[in-house]
Amino acid sequence: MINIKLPDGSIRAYEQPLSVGAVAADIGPGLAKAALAGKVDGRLVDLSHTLDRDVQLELVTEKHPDALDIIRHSTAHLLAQATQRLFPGAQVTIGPVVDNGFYYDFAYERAFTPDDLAAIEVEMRKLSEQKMPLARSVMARDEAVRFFRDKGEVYKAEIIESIPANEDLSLYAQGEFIDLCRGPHVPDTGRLKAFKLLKVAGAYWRGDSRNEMLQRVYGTAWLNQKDLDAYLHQLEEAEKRDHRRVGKQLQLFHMQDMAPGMVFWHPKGWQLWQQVEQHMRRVYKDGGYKEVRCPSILDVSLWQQSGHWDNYHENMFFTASENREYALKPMNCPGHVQIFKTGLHSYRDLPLRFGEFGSCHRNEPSGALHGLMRVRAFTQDDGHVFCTPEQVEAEVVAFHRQALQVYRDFGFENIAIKLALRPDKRIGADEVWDKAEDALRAALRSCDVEWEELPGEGAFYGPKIEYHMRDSIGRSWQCGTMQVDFMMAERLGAEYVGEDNARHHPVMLHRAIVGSLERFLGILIEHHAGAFPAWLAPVQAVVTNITDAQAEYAATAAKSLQAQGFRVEADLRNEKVGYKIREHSMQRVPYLLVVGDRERDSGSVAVRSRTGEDLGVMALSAFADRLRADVTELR
RNA sequence: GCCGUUGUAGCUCAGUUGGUAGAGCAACUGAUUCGUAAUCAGUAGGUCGGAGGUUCGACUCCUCUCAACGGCACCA
Repeated sequence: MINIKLPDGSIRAYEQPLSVGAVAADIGPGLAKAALAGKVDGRLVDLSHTLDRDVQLELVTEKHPDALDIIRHSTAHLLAQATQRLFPGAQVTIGPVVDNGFYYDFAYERAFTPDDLAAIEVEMRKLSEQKMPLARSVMARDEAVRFFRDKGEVYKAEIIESIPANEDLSLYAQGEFIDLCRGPHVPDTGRLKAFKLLKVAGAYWRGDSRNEMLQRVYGTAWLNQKDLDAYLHQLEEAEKRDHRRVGKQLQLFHMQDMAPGMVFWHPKGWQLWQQVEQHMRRVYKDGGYKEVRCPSILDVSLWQQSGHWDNYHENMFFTASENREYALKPMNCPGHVQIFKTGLHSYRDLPLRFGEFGSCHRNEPSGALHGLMRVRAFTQDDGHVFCTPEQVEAEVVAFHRQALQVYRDFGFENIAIKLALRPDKRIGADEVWDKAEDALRAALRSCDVEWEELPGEGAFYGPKIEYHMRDSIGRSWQCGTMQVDFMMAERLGAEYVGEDNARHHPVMLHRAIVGSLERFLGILIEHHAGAFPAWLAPVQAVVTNITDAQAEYAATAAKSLQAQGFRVEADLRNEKVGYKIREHSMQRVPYLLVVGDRERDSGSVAVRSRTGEDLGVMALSAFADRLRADVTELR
């Protein structure tokens, strides 16, 4: 007797072992039709999975949270099958589920073209219509290696070889196509209907740039056409927020051939920058940092001493003059250490905190450049705390609180926190790393936040906390960081005198909240889609007249607001008011102040928001109060 | 850096089998003085990313190169 416990608490008893699908059919024909897979004692299985003992069973239908992943994974198999039908000789490798979809990597003699993708998608639809059942089978590892090698699938054989020898492997077959896979999968290809192939790109075999490059096909798959359409629409909408597009439309910045990865900030973009910088200057002050400024080029010997030359000279810019070689600084820390080293410090002076809007240059690989998100010349809200080991945790906690507050100030609530641990290429003893990593964990614990740990991702001199934000199309970028460094002070000879009257090397904390201002502005532009809150907006209001009869009044009104410290412009052009409204609305100016004869005669303005909302006619001073309230909300 | 795609006027784009380039918007000039998302007319604007080559002739074909875009790798 087998007892199957269902999520509603009911128990069904069966005389004989039976499949998950059979249980579904026993419960009802509707469920049998809707079921995609099962979850037995929390483990996902196929409908064909046999139940031969007492278990808890969930049936995975479209409503189940795991349904989408199963569909996406099965769609990846469908993609592989279609590809091998159209392109004999294409070898399969891996095909995992990713956010919103899946990909599959193929080894083929040439690159796939967009036309190829379209053809593959057509083939996938044909295969879907054939409703081919997916059959699971089990094979011993060595047998599986032989099986795939005989088929000419050398990549698959290599993957299987790296699996322990004593394990049995599951294979999934649909028609002539068979692939190694943990599963589970949908019962037949007819369940895969709402999918689309999106792009083809190169990807290294096993993610290693020393290996050959494979063809990666990305696709998306959903439960139904409606969800697919909604997702595609969302992608289109997201593209409209792209900071490169918005930056051009709002005349914030541009980049050009002669300086790849470097930004020309236009007046409005620079105004935005200034707002961010001034906010961060207050943050330095509130956090007890003294702002400093260091040279942009420093003798190479300093970088050799710091270890940066050894690790990064290929990505540094150099310049020589009068038989002396310099490097453009790729980081600010050695500079801050030079300031620390002037004079003798007591433990009583610590923690000592320096902050700098540090302009850095890094010769990033050409393929890494990406709008404002990844540039070669950037400016960080960089800071270094020189402290004792005992002070580390408190400093990290204080920083963390301040960082989250800053993100809230700029309108960000969802920040992903990661802890990057020791990399293979590193300096310093393991005990030192243990201490540093534990200090960061302890600080995060006391801040009561969740974080993800990334082994091997730390800096060569220490582990770090990373604060990540997403761009409009879901790419994640690191903005803030807090790094513990027990090494640099010693390398560069920074010391303080301790309570014991002996010399010690301070711990250095490297920290940034917005990180690269360029990147942060990119994220900020996308987050607000160019419609910045009034305190950030390059132009906060435009006063526009209707005819020349109000030109003088409009100019005076604008001047009065400017005199009160607001960023206000007058638009006195001889254009229809509708034309001007359209233009400034598209420029995302928060407020439009229209003045006609009525407003002129009463000393008022007709206020319209950039969204088109009519905020009514008010006295000029009343509008000033309103704007002032908007702008000072933060402080 | 690697794989692929793209590069035509300030912007968005068109340009057919190779016969020295076009539209809309923006700009400029003139008219219009108008009440909440585009007033009308006219003018001007490009060595087709750059360098070579093939050809009587190249935006179009070939080679090299630069940059951007999509990924991968990298990201102190």
